[in-house]
Amino acid sequence: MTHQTVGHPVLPGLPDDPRAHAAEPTSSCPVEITLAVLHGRWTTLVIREFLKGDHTFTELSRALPALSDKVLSDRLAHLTETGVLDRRRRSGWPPRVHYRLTPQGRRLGPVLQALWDWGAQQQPPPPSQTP
Amino acid sequence: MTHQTVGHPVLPGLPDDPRAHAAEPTSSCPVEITLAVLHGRWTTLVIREFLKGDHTFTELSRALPALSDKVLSDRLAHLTETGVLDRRRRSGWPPRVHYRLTPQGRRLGPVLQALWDWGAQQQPPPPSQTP
DNA sequence: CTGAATCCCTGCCGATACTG
DNA sequence: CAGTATCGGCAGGGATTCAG
Repeated sequence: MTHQTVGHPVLPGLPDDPRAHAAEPTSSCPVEITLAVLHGRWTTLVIREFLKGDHTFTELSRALPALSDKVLSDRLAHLTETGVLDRRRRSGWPPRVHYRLTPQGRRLGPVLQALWDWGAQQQPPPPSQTP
Repeated sequence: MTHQTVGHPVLPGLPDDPRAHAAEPTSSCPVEITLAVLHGRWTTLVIREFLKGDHTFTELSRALPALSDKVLSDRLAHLTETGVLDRRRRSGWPPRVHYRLTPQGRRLGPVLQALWDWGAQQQPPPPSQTP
C-alpha cells in the first residue's frame, strides 16, 4: 500500500496523542521527560551501578572514583526527585544513607538497553581480551 | 538461585563487554554514543520529522517554526556526521538539499519509542480532546 | 535556498573548602 | 558519613548578519 515494508510503527507514541506532534521542545513530551532524567554527565553510569544493586553514598563514590562528591550529590538528588531512586536514612552513627532504584527506576533497564543496542551497532565491540 | 525474579537482564550489554563496566564516561560506551547522537535541544524532534519522511531544509524549518536556522543547520550537520541522515544535493536552481534517514537512522525509531514509553508512564497522557 | 560567522548569555561540570 | 557553598571555565543555544 505504501513505501513502508516493516511491521512496526515508525513514530513513537499513539497517533492521536498530541504530544507526538509537538512543534517545539516541551517538558510534557514523554521523550523529553526521559531524556531529562538521563540528562547530565555520569547519570547513566550511576543508574547502571544501581541496576546491580543498592548503594550508599560512599559505595558509589568508590565504584566511580573519578566522580566528584558534588556531582554525585547532584545526581543522587536529581534521580531521587525524578522518582528513579528511593532515599532511606538509617538512624545511628555514623549516619548512612541507602539508595535504591524505585520500580520506575528499574524500568530504565530496557531504556538503557535500547540505547546500548543502537550504539553498539554503530561501533562494534573491541576484540575480547580473554586472559 | 538469586534475588532476581524477572526474566530479562537488568544490565545493558554483554556481561563480558568491557564497555559495560567503564568507571567513567567514555565516548566508546554504546550508551554514550547514542546519547551523543540524540544530544542537544530539538534533536529528537528533528529525528521525529524524518521518521515521517524525507525533507528539505525549508520543509523542516516550516515543520518546526520555532527552530532557528542556525540550530537547524547545526542539527542537520551533526546528524549527517553521525550517520543518521543522508544529505543529497539536487542540481539546478534554486538549490535544494534533500535529507533522509539512513538505515542506521531508521533504527532510532525503537530507541525513541523506548524513551517515549518510559516517559509516558511517568506522566499519563492528557485527556484526548476529540472535536 | 541553504547554510556559515559572529556575539552574547546561560547553565553545566569540576575543584576546593566547609558543616550536621 | 553525606552532603552544601562557592567559584571559574567552557560549551550549548539563540539572534543577527552575511555568503555560495
